[in-house]
Amino acid sequence: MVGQGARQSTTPAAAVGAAKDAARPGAASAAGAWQDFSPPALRPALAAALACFMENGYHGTTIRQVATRAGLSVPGLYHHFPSKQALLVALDDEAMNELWNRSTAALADGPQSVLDRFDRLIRCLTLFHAHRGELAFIALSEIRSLEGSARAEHIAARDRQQALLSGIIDEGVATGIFDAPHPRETSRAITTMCTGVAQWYRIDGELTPEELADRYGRLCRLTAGAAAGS
Amino acid sequence: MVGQGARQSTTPAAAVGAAKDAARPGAASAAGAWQDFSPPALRPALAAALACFMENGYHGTTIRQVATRAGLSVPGLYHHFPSKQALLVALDDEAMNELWNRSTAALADGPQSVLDRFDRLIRCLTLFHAHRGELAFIALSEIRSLEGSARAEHIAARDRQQALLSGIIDEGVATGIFDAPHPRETSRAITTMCTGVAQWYRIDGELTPEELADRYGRLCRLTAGAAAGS
DNA sequence: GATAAAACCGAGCGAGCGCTCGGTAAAGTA
DNA sequence: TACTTTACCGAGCGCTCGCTCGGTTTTATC
Repeated sequence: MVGQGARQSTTPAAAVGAAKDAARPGAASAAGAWQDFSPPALRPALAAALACFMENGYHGTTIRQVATRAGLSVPGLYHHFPSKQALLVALDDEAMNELWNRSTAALADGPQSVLDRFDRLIRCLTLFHAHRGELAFIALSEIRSLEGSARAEHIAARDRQQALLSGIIDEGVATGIFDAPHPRETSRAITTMCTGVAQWYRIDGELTPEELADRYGRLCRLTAGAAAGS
Repeated sequence: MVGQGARQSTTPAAAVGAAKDAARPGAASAAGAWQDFSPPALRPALAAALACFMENGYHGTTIRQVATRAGLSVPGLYHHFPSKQALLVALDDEAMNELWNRSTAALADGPQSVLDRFDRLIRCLTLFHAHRGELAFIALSEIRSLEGSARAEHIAARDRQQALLSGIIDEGVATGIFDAPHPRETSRAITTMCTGVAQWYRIDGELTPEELADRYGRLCRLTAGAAAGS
């Protein structure tokens, strides 16, 4: 008995993006928009490539498979993308940019205490990897298939993303909110936990992304050594 | 600044396999042998394949690259392994079997309280993924490159392995040692943390595997909601 | 309807793929 | 020494790969 009907939010973060305080002056995008996930809306050729890469990996996928899946001939596919590598790079950019945009929006959207920002970032990471699992999985697992400067750019984007979390954890340790004698490993462990969601979570499984985010929010607080009563 | 000289063990598990009774040749399995990691000792062709797969993935590696790396011609390589797929399967078996053997040995070797077994299993997982990172990484990331029954066998081995940890967590929740309202997610998160070590840990980095295992032991206890004073 | 751009495709090129054929060289055994 | 087994390789087969050539069809605009 796991998927009980009653949906309850066990962390304060779950209430943060509720629609009540929608009108905030100066915000470019609507409050809480970082946790709205409409269907992916990838261009058809990219969607086909993503599905193929998920099944067989980048090197295990042929350009003919992608074309067939997209309902195109091989030259028809090449009308939209100049190479197989370009498909992978476009998917990778899509993943890294969407995660970054949502993460920075989540951090800006609401109370600014360390714990509030931590909760929102964890929620953002978990929701993203649940809703955009395939995109995130390819971006993570096909790094070594990126050629030339694309690989360095991916790693830079990943480090920038990782710095968001480790910065917050360092802050929390400094202010005594977190008890983490080794912040680097703590940060790495939490990141791994959240990105790992993309490896096993199924959107049609027992948990909704929001339920999962609640549970992971609690787990990550524990892992970070958050003060018990907060 | 980070790799301080003083090596301290922060969990009881760290003391279990102290070096005194390390090498007992001839014994079926000496106490603590599950945490002794001598150099991998893969057959040359397998070692070459592992290095190639790490760099370019299974589908991105050619049989000629493996042969060259092994110091063999292509037919020379095929004298030892009948196909490219057989190389991957052999590496996968090596990884899954070694982890299973070490894990069951760790569980049997020492005090049998839930927390003792939890600590030893976490230590075993962390040490394995630190010392055998490449092997573990390939076994994890090339599942979809396994053909035919090999994939099903890998998944069965993985589930069996995963059950070791989730069984202990269920026990701990039942006896009140762990505070985990959602044991399935807790177990999954901890597994992900430990296997994730293979993705970033470098043996020549700042931390020794033993230091890392100490830190991860503490983190995993926190994540599992282990009672504070234990 | 005329024109131009965008979208698309049948056929196929050169290269590299996994793998094998038919052998030789070295090592073990009597 | 004769024989067998193990370890190995030069050459190359058949095939599929990523990609492109030289077109036709569809759509947008006037």
